[in-house]
Amino acid sequence: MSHHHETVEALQQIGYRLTPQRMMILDAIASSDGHTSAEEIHDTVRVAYPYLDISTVYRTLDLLKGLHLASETDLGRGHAQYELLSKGLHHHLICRECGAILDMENPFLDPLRQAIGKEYDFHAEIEHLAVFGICSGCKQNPGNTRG
Amino acid sequence: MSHHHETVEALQQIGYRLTPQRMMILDAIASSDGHTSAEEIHDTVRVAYPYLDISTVYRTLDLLKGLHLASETDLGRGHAQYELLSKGLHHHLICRECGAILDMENPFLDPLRQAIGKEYDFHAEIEHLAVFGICSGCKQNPGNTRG
DNA sequence: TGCTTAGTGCAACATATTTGCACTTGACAC
DNA sequence: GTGTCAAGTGCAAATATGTTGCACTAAGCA
Repeated sequence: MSHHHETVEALQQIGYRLTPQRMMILDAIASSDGHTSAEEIHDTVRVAYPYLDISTVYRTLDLLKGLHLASETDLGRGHAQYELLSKGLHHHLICRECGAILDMENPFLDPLRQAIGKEYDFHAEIEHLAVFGICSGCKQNPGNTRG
Repeated sequence: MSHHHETVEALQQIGYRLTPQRMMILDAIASSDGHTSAEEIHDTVRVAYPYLDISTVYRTLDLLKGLHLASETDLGRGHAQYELLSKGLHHHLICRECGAILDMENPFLDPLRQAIGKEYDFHAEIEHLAVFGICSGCKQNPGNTRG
C-alpha cells in the first residue's frame, strides 16, 4: 500500500515535510477500507510505532482536510470519521436500525447540486454526505438494533 | 410566544410532565429564530431562571428529538444545533466563506429521496440536512471570511 | 392533602479535540 | 557529510461537549 506515499510526496511539493508519521497515518486511513476515526488511526499506527501521539493524528487530519485530500464526516457516532478523497468521491446511506452503511455514488447528487444552484444561487460543495434512514433489510424485518 | 406551550401540553397528553424548565427551554429554542446550541439555550433561560442545569437542557433536547419535535444537526461548529420541527421541515445551505445560512425547502429533496429509494432500496429520512458551499455574494466578492 | 415517581440540580465523569512548549528532525545550503 | 532552522512532534495539560449517579423536588393524580 505504499502507493499512498505518492500523496505525501505531493504534499512535499507544496512545501510540507515528508515525515514517517504522516506516511503511517495516511497508510492507516487508506488501509482502513473506508472511514476511520482519529482513535482508530492512532491505534493502528501505534502497533508499529508506539510513540505516535493522538495530537499528531489530529494535526495531520487537519492538514489533509485543508488540502481536500481527506474528508471529515459525522456518521452518527460520538466522533468524526475520516476518509481519503483520492479513492473516488462518494457518500453514505446509514441505516439507523442496524447501523449498516451503504455507499452512494457521487454523480447521484448532481441533479440536487444543479437544482440548488438554479433555485438558491448557491454553489453546493457536497463532498461527503451522510443520509440516515432505513435499509431494505430492516424494512422487511424490523427490530434488529445494533448501535 | 406562549403558543409554544401547546407543544409542551401535547407532551403532557402522552404522559410527560409539564415543568417550567421544559416550557422555558422550548421558548428559548422557538425564540432563537432557527437553530440554537444547548449552551445558548442554557444561557438564555438562565437570565430568567439561574438554577437551570445544562444537563436538564440536554435531557429535554433528547426528549424532543425522540418525539420528533426537534431536530439535531451538525452545522459545522463544534457542537450540535437544535431546531423545532413544528415550524416546517427545512434544510440549510451554509456558506463556508461568510457563514451565511440559507433555508432550503423540504420538497426540494423529494427527487433525491425517490432516486435513493429506487437505486439503493433505502428509505432516506432526511429530516435536517446541512449543505456546505459558497453563496452568491461570496461567489462575486470572495475573501470575506467570518467563522 | 398526601403519595408516587418523573424530573431536576449538582457534581463528577467520559470522551473528543486543542494547545503551549520544549525537543526533534526533514529539507536545504554549504 | 555537517550545520542551520523552522516545521513538525510528543507530552502534558487544558478545553469543549455531552453523560450519568444520586439525593432532593415537585407535577399529576387519587
